[in-house]
Order: sequence, then structure tokens, then C-alpha cells
Amino acid sequence: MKIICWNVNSIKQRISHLEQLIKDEKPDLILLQELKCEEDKFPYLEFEGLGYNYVISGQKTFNGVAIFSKYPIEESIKTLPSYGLDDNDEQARYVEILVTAENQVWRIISVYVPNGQEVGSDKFQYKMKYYQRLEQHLNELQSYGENLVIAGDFNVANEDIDIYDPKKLGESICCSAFEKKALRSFMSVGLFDSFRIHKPDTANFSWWDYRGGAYDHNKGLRIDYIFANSKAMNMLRETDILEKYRSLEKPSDHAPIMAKFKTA
DNA sequence: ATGGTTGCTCGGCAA
Repeated sequence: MKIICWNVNSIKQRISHLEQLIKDEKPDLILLQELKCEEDKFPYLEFEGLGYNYVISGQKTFNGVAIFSKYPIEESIKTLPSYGLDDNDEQARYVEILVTAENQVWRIISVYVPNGQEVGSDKFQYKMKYYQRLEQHLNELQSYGENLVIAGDFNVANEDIDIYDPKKLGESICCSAFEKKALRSFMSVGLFDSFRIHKPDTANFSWWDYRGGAYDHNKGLRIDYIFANSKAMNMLRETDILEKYRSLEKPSDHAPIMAKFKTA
């Protein structure tokens, strides 16, 4: 079971790149973030006939997440529970599905965690609350005993190796101690960073700013992750960051990431 | 380099 996860930064601007990715990688599951598109405006026709079932949670201008699945989608949920932390949250950042692959049940989640803009800002508080909600919800899901994968743009670089210049970036957004603590607390419900487990010493980034020629200078962060619980991790066979998609013409500012699990 | 670039939408915000 091959999973590809990608923050496309506008699905309409990334159709040809996504078509190439599907052709080259033949993923069984595709988890997308930052569609910047409403559900009824999604370019469904472009991906017809490729054998995917869809769940899309979209909104105008911002956010938007999706899952394409070669397996029939047995259940789908488009909201992360609030737990009283953000009862009016209507941002399209979360989609969760249930599929069966080789007689095993897999719960698969695509998430776009808020960026937070600046440490201490209102948007930052929203980000911190979002992590608390994720942690509570994933803790509940863990009790189901299913294979569990949650992947997406988490907007936090976990360790120094995931930051091009940790000293320079210091406590800036996506790198601060607050955010690392939130990410690690979320992981502590029993989720493993598939890339880091598989490649303990590899410094590879998943996002490079459009500004200042950041990609050309490899000034990036690893903020996109495929997390899996221990049950799923026992089946992990391969991980990668598909950096070449960041070097195409008119790229997303994120590279797709990949994890492959042996299901049979 | 407190700038810079891209996307959505058509001025200014978000990242």
C-alpha cells in the first residue's frame, strides 16, 4: 500500500504535476492539502478514469484537504472534533476515512495544521488548540486497534535535522519550542514519524519558501509527515520525499512525501 | 536583507 501525501498549494494550479505524480508513482492513497478550492469547483474530470474514490473537504480561497483512495471508502469524516476548544471552527483542514486493504482495516487521515503566522498571535493560539484537538482525537482512535495513518502538513519541524539553519531560525514560526512540544505531545499517543524511523540520519526537507530563492539554496524545513501507529509501522517498507516535484516549473512550495506499507 | 514570492482575487491577506 503506497501512500503519497502532498500540500499542492492550489489544486487548480497543480493539475499537471499531480497527473505526473499519479502516473509515475501509482499510489493507492493520495492525501492532499491546501486545495484552495470549493468541493463543487474541484477538477474532478481531470482525475476521472484513474480508479480513485474521493473524499474532499473544500472551502473558497483557503485550506481544503482531500483523500483519493483505490480502495472503497467505507466511512468518511470531515471535521476534527472541537472538545470545547474551538466550537466555531469551520476551516476545511481535516478528512478521515476507513478502508479495507488485504482484509485489514486502515483509518487514514489527511490534515492541514494551521500555520500560526507568528508565535503568540491569535493564529498561533488557534494552532496550539488544533494540536490539543488532534491529540485528543487520535488518542481516541488509538483505542480502536486499527491500522492508523495520519499525514499532512503539520507546520512544525520536529528536530534540528529538519531545519536548514536551526540557530538562525531559533524560535520562529514552525520551529519554536512551543510547537515542537505540541507536535511531540501529539505523537506521544503512539504515532511514529515514518520518514525519521526509516531514515534516522537523513536531512531532507519537504518545504522551501517561494521567496529569496530558498529552494536553490536548499533553505527548507521538513514539516510534512506521514505518522503511523505501531501496528501499521510494523508493515512499513519504504519512505521518501519526492523532491523533484519542487524543481518543476511553477511548483508547489511543498514536495510530495511517500510511505509504503506491506499489507499482505 | 523585517525583504522576498506565489495564489486567490482584483486590494490585501495568507503562507
